[in-house]
Amino acid sequence: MALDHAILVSLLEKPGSGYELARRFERSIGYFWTATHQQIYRVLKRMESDGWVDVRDVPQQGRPDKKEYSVAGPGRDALSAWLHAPIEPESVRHDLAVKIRGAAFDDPAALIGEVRRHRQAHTDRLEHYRAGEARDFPSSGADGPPDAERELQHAVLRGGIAYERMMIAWLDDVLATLARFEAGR
Amino acid sequence: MALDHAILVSLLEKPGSGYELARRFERSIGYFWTATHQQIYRVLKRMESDGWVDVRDVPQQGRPDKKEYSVAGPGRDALSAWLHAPIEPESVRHDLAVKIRGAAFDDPAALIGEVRRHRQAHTDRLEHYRAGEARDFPSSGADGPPDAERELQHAVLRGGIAYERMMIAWLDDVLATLARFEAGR
DNA sequence: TCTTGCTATGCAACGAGTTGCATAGCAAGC
DNA sequence: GCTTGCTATGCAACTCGTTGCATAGCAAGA
Repeated sequence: MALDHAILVSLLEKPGSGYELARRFERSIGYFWTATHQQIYRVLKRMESDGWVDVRDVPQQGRPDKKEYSVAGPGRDALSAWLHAPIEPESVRHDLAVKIRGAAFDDPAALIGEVRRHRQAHTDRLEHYRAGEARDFPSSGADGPPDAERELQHAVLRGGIAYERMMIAWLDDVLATLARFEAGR
Repeated sequence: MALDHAILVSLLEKPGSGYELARRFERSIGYFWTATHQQIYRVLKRMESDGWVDVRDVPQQGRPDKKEYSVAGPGRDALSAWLHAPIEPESVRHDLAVKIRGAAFDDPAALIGEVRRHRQAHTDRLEHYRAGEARDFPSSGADGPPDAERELQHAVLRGGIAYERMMIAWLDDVLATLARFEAGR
């Protein structure tokens, strides 16, 4: 049930509407957590009725009004409790790995295109992350007091970058393995 | 709905009962896909009624009888169709990343223990993978004709190893970032 | 005016995944 | 005889996540 907590963190970083949260989940938060607008609206409604968040109607010009959510006391407490409780290392689910093992019983060569597509997607994401890093974290050295929020956001982004690099290298490894079959025939 | 396909792949590698599949999902398959015995039994029942798998009652000595499942023609066709269809790069969900960003609004220092725990879990997994690699893939050089099933299993395992190594390095990075806050106070 | 497109919120239905519980065979040890 | 523990299968209830659809405000351009 960490979607609740992901939303609370995002609202602490900056209050916003369900729609805006959905945008963020396509961008920065989405690097490590995905959610559709449906999920977000549902959770926001539940958290509102539980008193975890406050709502404020915000009239806008040139576009429909929105409801801006911000974290209330009980929501902060709930988040704090979760932050202090241990969680289990996440379970991984890689469709592509299933495909790779399955390809042995079908047509390994047919996998090459698919792996290349995934490699491209990860390359794109890596570039996207690196552009974001250059934009949002330009100074790598010591300049002023350490800002926890900023430093930790950067650390998470570095994790995303490391993940994409690892994936690209691994997919190259897979492609090399597949090429060996081609050569061996 | 890739659990279906993960089960089909596992049954192609070796027929077995729901219980045995659940064991495998705690081991090799579980490196990249998790499932409880409940899910597995439910899916097996559905696939049986759809004619994707065949069942065989196997009496055993010293333990309860089991139902051994193996892949039937339609199941193989369904798997093949899935293997040839493109899939989207998987969406990631990292609870720990949510915690790290959330810690900025709570107590960053309280995160250290949790990050260390996760680091340990990944170290353990890495060792487990490497032991499995040494056991199941002892020969790295060319010895005989390339065996697709074996080579692709090895490639997936190398992916798991690369993932754990990346995670350990990243968690060290996070710990170093947290240590800077401590030093900065 | 009409369509397209983005912002903004939401319902309903379904499918996937989790948790708690229940049953049963058999072995081993107290 | 009783408990503990592993093998083996399964139901029921619930929560989480996905998909399709619906509504509505407003801007811009054909």
